[in-house]
Amino acid sequence: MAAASRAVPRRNTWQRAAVLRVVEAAACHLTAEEVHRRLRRSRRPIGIATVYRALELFVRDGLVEPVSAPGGRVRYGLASRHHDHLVCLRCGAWEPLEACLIPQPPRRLPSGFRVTGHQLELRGYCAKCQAAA
Amino acid sequence: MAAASRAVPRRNTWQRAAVLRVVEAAACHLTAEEVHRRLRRSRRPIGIATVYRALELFVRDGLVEPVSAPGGRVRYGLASRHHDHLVCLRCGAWEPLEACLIPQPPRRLPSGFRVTGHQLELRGYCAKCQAAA
DNA sequence: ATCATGTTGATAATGAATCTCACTCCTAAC
DNA sequence: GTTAGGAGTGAGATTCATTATCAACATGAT
Repeated sequence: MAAASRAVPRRNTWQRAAVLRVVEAAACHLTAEEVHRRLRRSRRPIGIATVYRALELFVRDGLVEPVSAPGGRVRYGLASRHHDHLVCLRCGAWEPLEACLIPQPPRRLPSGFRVTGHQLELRGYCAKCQAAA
Repeated sequence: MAAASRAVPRRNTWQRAAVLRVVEAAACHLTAEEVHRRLRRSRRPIGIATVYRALELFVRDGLVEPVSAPGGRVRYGLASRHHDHLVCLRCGAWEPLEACLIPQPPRRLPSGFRVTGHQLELRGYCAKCQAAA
């Protein structure tokens, strides 16, 4: 739980709540733009800058987890629903992995580093692209 | 490996050789800009676009391995010297991990996906930042 | 209700990565 | 060795995700 030692009081705004609601409702990791687009359909759309700021806030709290997806895009998902991903080097497909391959990551490394999470990307070729090659 | 079935003849240019030489000589993963900067000091500097194109070529060949580093930067390293990384969520430090935590990744998944490589990032807090918090 | 200040959002700015296109110079063929 | 064709190069323009700016606003404590 990344107990954030905040020196600054934090305010509860409906915008932040809305961003979190979208991330929670999503079936997969979303880009900031996708979050923004989903909120745009709602009664009260919010600015894209606010979406970025809210996501960054939740990431610092350990609630939301950023993942670098192909194309240099960052995608955000609920940390409590963590999962890793596959990337096909031929067609670029980016798919979630059901089982996490690192069920027991080391909690602490010899250097003193304390591990709280991870991001794993398996690279290779999907069945379809193997057949095509 | 990754036997590329090229339909297009490939030419050997001194620019591509120079890029590969820089990556081979580097102690860690470099950004395209860092490769470009190192070549700029040499007798014959080359264009940044050519650096990007050469790196992409080597990646497709499986010779070079891209890694998404903090800040949305992509870094490149020799695939034969693969290693994973640590990221401190507080100070942003990005350090190489000595031992690879996935010595035996699955070669093939139930879906038929063939795994040829991976990228792992352990996230947490370095010793220094733990002391500071 | 009032006030101090954390927050928002439209917009400008940033910057990595890609695209364009005229020119260059590898390679294979002769 | 020459030559032709086309892959490759590079300076600069362009794209586009993300961040910074700043005046106006709204939250939470008093």
